[in-house]
Amino acid sequence: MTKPRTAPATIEAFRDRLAEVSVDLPRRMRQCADFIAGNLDRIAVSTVADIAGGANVPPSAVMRFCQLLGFAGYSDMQKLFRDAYAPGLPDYATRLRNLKAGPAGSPAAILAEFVDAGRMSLESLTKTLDEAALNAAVAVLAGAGAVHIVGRRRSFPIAAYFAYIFEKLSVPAILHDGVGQLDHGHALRAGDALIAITFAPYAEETHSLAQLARVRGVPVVLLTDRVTSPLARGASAVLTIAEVDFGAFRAPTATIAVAVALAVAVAAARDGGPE
Amino acid sequence: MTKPRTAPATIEAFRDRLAEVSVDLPRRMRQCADFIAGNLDRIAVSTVADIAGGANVPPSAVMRFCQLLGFAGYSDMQKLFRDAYAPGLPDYATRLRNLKAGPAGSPAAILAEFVDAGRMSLESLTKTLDEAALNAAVAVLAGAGAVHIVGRRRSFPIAAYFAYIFEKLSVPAILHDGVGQLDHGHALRAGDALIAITFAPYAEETHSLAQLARVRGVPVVLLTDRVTSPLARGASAVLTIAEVDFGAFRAPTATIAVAVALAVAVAAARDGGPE
DNA sequence: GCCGGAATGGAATAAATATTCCAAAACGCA
DNA sequence: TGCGTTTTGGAATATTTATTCCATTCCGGC
Repeated sequence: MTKPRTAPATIEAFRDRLAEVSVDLPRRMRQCADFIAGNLDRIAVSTVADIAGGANVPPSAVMRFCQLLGFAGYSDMQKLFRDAYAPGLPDYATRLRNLKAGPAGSPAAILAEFVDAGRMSLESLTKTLDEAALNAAVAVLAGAGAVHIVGRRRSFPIAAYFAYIFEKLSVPAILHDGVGQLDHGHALRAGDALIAITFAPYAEETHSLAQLARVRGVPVVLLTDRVTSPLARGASAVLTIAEVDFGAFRAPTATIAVAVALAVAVAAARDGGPE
Repeated sequence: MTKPRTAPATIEAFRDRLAEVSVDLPRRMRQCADFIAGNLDRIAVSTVADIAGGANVPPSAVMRFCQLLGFAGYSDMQKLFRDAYAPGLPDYATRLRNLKAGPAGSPAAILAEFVDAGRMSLESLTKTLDEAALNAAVAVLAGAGAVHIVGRRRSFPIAAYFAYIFEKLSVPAILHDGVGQLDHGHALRAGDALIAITFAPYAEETHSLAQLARVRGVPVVLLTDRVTSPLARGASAVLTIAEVDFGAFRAPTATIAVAVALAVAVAAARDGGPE
């Protein structure tokens, strides 16, 4: 295991070495690898203590890790990043402008647009989301037996994400994914609740399941784009989420944030004190 | 001339102060001013000796100059530039620690945290994403017959989202969702490409499909959280996406942005001129 | 050319930071 | 469970880097 490696000479080589070395590492070394991998840009301006703090390891672990990568020590590694330090990236706004200014239609320029759209969506979310509706939604879901989730097409990834987090948080959840055209409508039972996610153009299946829920007295929490959504009437809580689009595309950035926050709040409420 | 000035708090203010102070200076101080003005960007990664060397003055002259600008010393001045480059990190860590210590907050507070984490993820994305890897990914996918997509658990929503956008954009795409434990491994054919999405803890099914792809000579584009990911070796393009987490939770905000940008760029490249 | 105050260089010191080392803990294995 | 090996944390040390201080030089006015 003792490889008298020579140190990477470029950032690219550094990334490669990091990947290569990371296949099998003890706990602390892995923490170092993970943190460093995610914070390459900060190495040039950080001290050993900064890195160690970020990775939650003692400084000596960071030193060991540097040596494991082939450097003489931290300073040696930092030198690589300081030399390569080209702050064409002063602050976020400028960086973004530079990216967008690149060759029109280049992947990086497109990405910059979506990043920007996402950031705007998140910003407007905190301003526009109805806090009372959010609280109501949490209350409904915290008091429910099982949580049902429905969302199709564009909303399906969100529905799937809900299902994943609820599962992680040990909240009983059923994803109505429509596999095999099986409806599972009868799985909706008194005492349960339904999260319906639908964005224009509104999927029919979501609509019909929500109606079924209403008939059965199962409360519906709705995530949608407009208050005028066809499902809004009769829902126990309506969370309207406006996503900023880029061209014809609208990434569900803000919706994801609402989903995870809602799920975590619900799980906390259920643990804390079930109403 | 002795002005008990307060130090500039922003880079902008620093520039102003520099100009203001420069109207009338002794020889050595002028040298410092000139060199620093022309090398603002290197201050964050330079030592006093570096600056002094560059300006052809002794270190003590640089110290004096820093104080003349209103800073306590060189370190104080450097801090301004380092903070401007790597904003936010310590503050965020502190906030998180506070939250973990305290009781679960209100739903709106939780949402605010996730919104914040999402914004930070997006910002860091513009800094850390490897543009060359992004271009490589687009090239691989644009040249492919069909695009296969695999992602499980936490990555499944992303995979589903990819499938949705590709469908919208008329790019032939197959989502390997594992329904009924059917593998569809044989659907991977020469000339196709695979998008594998995997985040720690890495799902086994994703791993095995990626390996199968490699065996068949099908190029793999990997979206993952760390270069240390087990699949990184052997992939044609690795896009590492560091998501800022909040508590134990990590919303795929930045990943969504990469997904939509990648899909749009691929669709554009296929329309424009298929290789 | 002499005087006083500002400016300067460099040596001395202080502070921060990196690095090593070793005893203790954790781990894998028989 | 006991034994050898690896990993770990932290205290001790080395090194680098910032900062101060003061003797010397420079410069303008008399």
